[in-house]
Amino acid sequence: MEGKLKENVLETLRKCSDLNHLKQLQGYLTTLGHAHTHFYAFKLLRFCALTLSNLSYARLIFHHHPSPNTHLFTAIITAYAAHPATHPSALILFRHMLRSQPPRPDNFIFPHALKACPDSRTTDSLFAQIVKSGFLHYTVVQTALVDSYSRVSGGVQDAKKVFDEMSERNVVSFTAMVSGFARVGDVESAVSVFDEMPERDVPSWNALIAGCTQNGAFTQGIELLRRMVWECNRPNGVTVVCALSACGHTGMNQLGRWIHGYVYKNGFVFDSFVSNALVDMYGKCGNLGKARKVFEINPEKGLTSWNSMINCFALHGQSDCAIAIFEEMVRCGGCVRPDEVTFIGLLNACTHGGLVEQGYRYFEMMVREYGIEPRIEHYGCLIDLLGRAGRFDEAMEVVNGMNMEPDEVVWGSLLNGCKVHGRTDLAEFAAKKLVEIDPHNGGYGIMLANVYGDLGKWEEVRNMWRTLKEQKSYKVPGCSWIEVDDQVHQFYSLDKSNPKTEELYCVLESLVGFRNEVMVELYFYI
DNA sequence: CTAGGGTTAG
Repeated sequence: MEGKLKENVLETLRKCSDLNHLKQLQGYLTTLGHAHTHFYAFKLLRFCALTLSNLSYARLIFHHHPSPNTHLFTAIITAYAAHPATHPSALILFRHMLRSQPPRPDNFIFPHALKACPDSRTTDSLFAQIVKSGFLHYTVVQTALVDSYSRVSGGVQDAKKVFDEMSERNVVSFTAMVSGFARVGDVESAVSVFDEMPERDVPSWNALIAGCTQNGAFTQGIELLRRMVWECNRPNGVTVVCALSACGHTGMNQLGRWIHGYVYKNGFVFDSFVSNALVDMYGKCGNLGKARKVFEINPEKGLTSWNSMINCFALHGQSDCAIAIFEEMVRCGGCVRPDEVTFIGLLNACTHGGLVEQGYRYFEMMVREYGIEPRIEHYGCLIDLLGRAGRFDEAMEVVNGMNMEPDEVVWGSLLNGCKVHGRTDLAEFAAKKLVEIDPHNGGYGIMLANVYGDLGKWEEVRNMWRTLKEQKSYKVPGCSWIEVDDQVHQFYSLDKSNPKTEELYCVLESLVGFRNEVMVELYFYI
C-alpha cells in the first residue's frame, strides 16, 4: 500500500510542470496525513528547488516542517549553496543544524556548505567540524575542502596543504587545485599541478585553458587546446568558449572560424555561452557581419549576448548600430535589464561616434532610470567622451564631483583629450596625477616628459628622464598584430627588426601623411 | 543525494 503511494507520488512529480501541480500533489499528501513524512517532503523540496528553481516555495516547505531531518537540511542547503546570493542563508541554516541536536550533518552535506564559504575563517571552522564528525577520510569531502579554500581570498596555500595531505587524489581533486592556482593568476603552478596529473579529462583541460585565457596567456591557451585535441580529448562548449576568447584577444580569425565550424558540427550553437563568445570573437576580429548573424540566430539572448553585441559595434565606432541594439534590448529583451557593462559599451559607442550629448543622456539614464551606481569605468568613459570633444570645463566638473578617487583611466582619458586639443596646461596636471598614482610606470613618466617638452620646460624633461633611468622603469612597447594568410604579423613600436621595414614605413607614410614609429615583425605560423 | 571547467567591460 505504502509502496504504491510512493510510486504514484514519484510518477506525479515526473509529470509535474509548474508550481500549481506541485501544490496539488502537496494537498493530496496532506489529506493522506503524509504532508510531513520526511521522504515526501524531501522529494517535493528538491523538485521545487532544482526543477522549478523556486527557492521561496522550497524554503516554505522546509520551514513548515515540524522536525526536518538531515535529508531536508541537505536539500535546502544545496539549493541555497547553488546561488552566490543565497550563500549566507546556506551557512545560517547549516549553523542552525549544528546547534540543534538531531539531525546531525552527514558527509553529503559538507561539500555544499563548503561551497557557500565566503572567507578562509569560515572554511577553517567547517574543516574543524568535518574532523570532529569523522568525515575527513572521504575523498569527496577533502576535494570540496580544496575547492573551498582555493575560492576564498588568500586561501590557495591552505588548499595546497589539504591537497598535499590527501591520501587519495582523483581527477576532480587535481582539477580543483589547477583552477585554484589559475584563479589567483598563478598559471605556472597550475601548469605544474596539471603536469603531475595521472589522468586528465575534458574538465581538467578546460580548467587549465580557462586559467590561461583568464590571465592573459592567450597563446599558451591555444597551444593547450592543440595538445588537448592531439591527445584525443574532444573539446566541449566550455573549451570552445575559452578558446574563442583567446582568438578574439589575439586576432586569430582563422582559428576562430575553424572553431565556429567545430561548434556548428557538434551542436554547440544552441549553447548561449558559446554563441556569445562567437559574437565577441568575430567582433574583435573585425567581422561585424558574422558577429551580428550569430547574435541574431541565438534563440536565448541573455544579458551578455546583448552586451557583447553592443561592445562589438562600440569597438568599431559604429555608434548608431550600438544604440539601435541597446534600444532593441530595452524594447524586446524580455526580462533582460541593462547593467553596468551595457552602459560601458554604450558610452564607448558614443565616444567613438562623437555623440557627446547622447552619451551624457545615457549616463543620466543609467543612474536615474536603472538605478546603477556609476563605477570608475563609467567615469572613465564620460571623461573620455568630454575630453575628445574638447569640453574640459565639464570634464573637470565631473572629475571633481566624483565620490571616489580618479584612477589611471580617468586621468589617462583626460590627458588624451588634452593632447588632441592642445590643452598643454591641463595635460601637465593630468600627467602629473598619472605619475603620482603609479610612479614606477615608465609609460606615465614618458608621457609627462613629453608634455613638459610641449610646454618647452626642458629642465623638467631632463629631470624626468633622469628619474626614469634611475629607477629603471621602462615602458612596455606598444604592440598590435594582424593575421594575413595564416601568418600573424606583430607590430611593435620602434622595432625595426623586420626585413621589410623601409617598405612598411613608406606604406604607412602614404596612409597617414607622415612617418609613424610603428614596426612590423613576422611572428609565427599557424 | 555529495567534489572540478565558461563569455562581455578604458
